[in-house]
Amino acid sequence: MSQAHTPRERARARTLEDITRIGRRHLATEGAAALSVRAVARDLGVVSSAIYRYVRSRDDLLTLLVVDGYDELGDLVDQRAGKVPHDDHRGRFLAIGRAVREWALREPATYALLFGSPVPGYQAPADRTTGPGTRVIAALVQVWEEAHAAGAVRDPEAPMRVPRKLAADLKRIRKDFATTAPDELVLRGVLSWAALFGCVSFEVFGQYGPDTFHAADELFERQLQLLADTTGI
Amino acid sequence: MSQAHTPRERARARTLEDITRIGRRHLATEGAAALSVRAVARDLGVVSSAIYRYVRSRDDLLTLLVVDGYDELGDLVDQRAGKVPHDDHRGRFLAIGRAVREWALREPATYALLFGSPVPGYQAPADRTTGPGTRVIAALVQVWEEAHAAGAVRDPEAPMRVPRKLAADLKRIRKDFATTAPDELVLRGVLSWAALFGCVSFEVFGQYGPDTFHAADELFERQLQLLADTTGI
DNA sequence: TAGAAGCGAGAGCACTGCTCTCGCCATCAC
DNA sequence: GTGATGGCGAGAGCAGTGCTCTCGCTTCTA
Repeated sequence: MSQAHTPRERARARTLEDITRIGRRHLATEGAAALSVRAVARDLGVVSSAIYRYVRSRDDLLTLLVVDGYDELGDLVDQRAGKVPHDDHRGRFLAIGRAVREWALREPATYALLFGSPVPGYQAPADRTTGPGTRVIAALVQVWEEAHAAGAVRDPEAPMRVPRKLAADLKRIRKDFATTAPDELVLRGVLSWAALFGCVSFEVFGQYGPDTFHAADELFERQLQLLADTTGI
Repeated sequence: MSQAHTPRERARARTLEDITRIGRRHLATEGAAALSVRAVARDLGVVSSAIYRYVRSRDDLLTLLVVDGYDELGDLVDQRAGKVPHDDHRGRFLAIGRAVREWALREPATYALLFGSPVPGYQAPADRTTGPGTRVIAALVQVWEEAHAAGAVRDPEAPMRVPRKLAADLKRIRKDFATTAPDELVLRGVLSWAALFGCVSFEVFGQYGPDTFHAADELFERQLQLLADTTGI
């Protein structure tokens, strides 16, 4: 981001921050589909058309909140993973998983915006969201990579047959993330990744039902352990 | 449902079916948040206020679609699971998982309505949705139960410590689903369940990114196999 | 200091969910 | 058969939405 120089530019940046903050608050109380430009304008003490000086459209406002959310989640994940020594691979994986769940429970509406059903008619612009959006998987890949490099990944009992087409995908992934992990580990990692968010989504979205798990913390902890086992770290 | 007797009641039932059908079509093309009572009315060739003779509110219309979706998914899952012999536990699990994915890819909007972010302000009425909404997990529980009864579940290497509070949850689940599976198996089953939907959601909601997996079928097949391994069947 | 550019206000358009009233007509009790 | 009941669709109307346009005011820039 280019620093603000003139007072006008600084005022503009401040207003944009205010809009993001108010938008996040509305997201939390009303939900994504009920997010209204007019309501944000009211809270900002301004008429609705004025918002369009800062935000091209309602979708553009959503993108602002999406990027903001990805960054917040990414920051927390990096911070928590950073507290665990690099050679404690399993501990780092657990820390990342717990960070994701903690943030999701704290910001359920933003979590829903990022990982729930896509908002209809809204297409997140790749150039602004893919960067922040890949921070969690990047952190996970780093853990597997380091575990693999350290020879700390348990070998599978029966190695998996990987068809050619899928192998090509995995090769591309290895290149994009600059990792050397073998096919089997990448596949187990991808499963852990999707499963982690599956568990968190089930809890945040209430799929377990209202009266099924009262010991949600303990449940999640066991799920994380099982996923670490599945990955082999 | 009580059968329709008078012509008037039959006409009413027909109109309700039409509304559901048109609603599902709009859901598919526009998405849940864009589902509009007025648009459904237009397609039905009727003025908007007339819809309210059949549906109490927009949320009530959503409930109609939710129940319809759960039933369709449940029917497909039951049908596919029914084709696999009862003693092929792993095969039944795979069939259920494939059925969920197949339906989700065919009806992404309805899948998003059921398993994506909750529609803001909309609370699904428990008395109408919990029944149809538990058919998939019920089918899965049956597989584990039969596998356990047949002694076909692989024992875990290191048994899990289950804290008292979580054990109470598991006890209640055992009672609700009339199963005798031990704590460890129930926990692994719940993980498989959440992970299965995590994988499907990642694919349907595009979380993998637009250019990551071209061999999505093969990827999902490996994920299912890994989940079956994790469950121990 | 004059022109350019940013900004907020207000009106307005087309849309939404939902309510209310008003007639029409099938159904039902007698 | 006839009169009362009640379901039904049409239409008007209210409050809200996203978004566009124009009009002045202010601030920055050359």
